[in-house]
Amino acid sequence: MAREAGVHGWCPYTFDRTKHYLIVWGDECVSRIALREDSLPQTGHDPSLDTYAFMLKEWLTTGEMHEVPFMLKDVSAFDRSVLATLAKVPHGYVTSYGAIARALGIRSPRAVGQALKRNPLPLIYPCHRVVSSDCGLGGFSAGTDLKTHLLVREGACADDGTVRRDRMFHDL
DNA sequence: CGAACGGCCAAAC
DNA sequence: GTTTGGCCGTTCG
Repeated sequence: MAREAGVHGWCPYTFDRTKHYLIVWGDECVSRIALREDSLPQTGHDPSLDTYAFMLKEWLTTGEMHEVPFMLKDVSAFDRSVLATLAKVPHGYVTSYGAIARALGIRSPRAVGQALKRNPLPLIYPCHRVVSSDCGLGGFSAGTDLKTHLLVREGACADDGTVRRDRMFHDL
């Protein structure tokens, strides 16, 4: 995470008995979020975004999510198209890197993976709902443990963390 | 400019 | 089960 400038809010949350931080970038609207295990950035704190950070913490811990203002900034056309396709995957379902690539008419699932890694708004654009085509977990920028945790709670993974085949969503 | 690198995948042993 | 060759947007030199 190279750029620290412009950080406006953060909120601690607990996952797996370890303290994590949810960090929010943005001015009027949130333009970027990061989930962090390590220390807080030493930048100014904007209390107006604490509400947003708190909502995301609630979502992480209880699954409650309300409408929030957000916007995409500094995102390439390709990344936007990936995110737009991703947004169709409903709660409780998963899709694959290859399925997104096919929906976009390209033949490079890996390019899709690269774009998801750059997702500026994790959770809002649910990149945790993308797994490999053989129902393996795939990766996650904030750590695969958190990815599994989210998918189990959404019902797309069984309690043992394996992806449920019948939760593959194909209609993109 | 070029080269290398992925959160991958389908086909083939 | 494992290996292989291709994929393509981005990043870095």
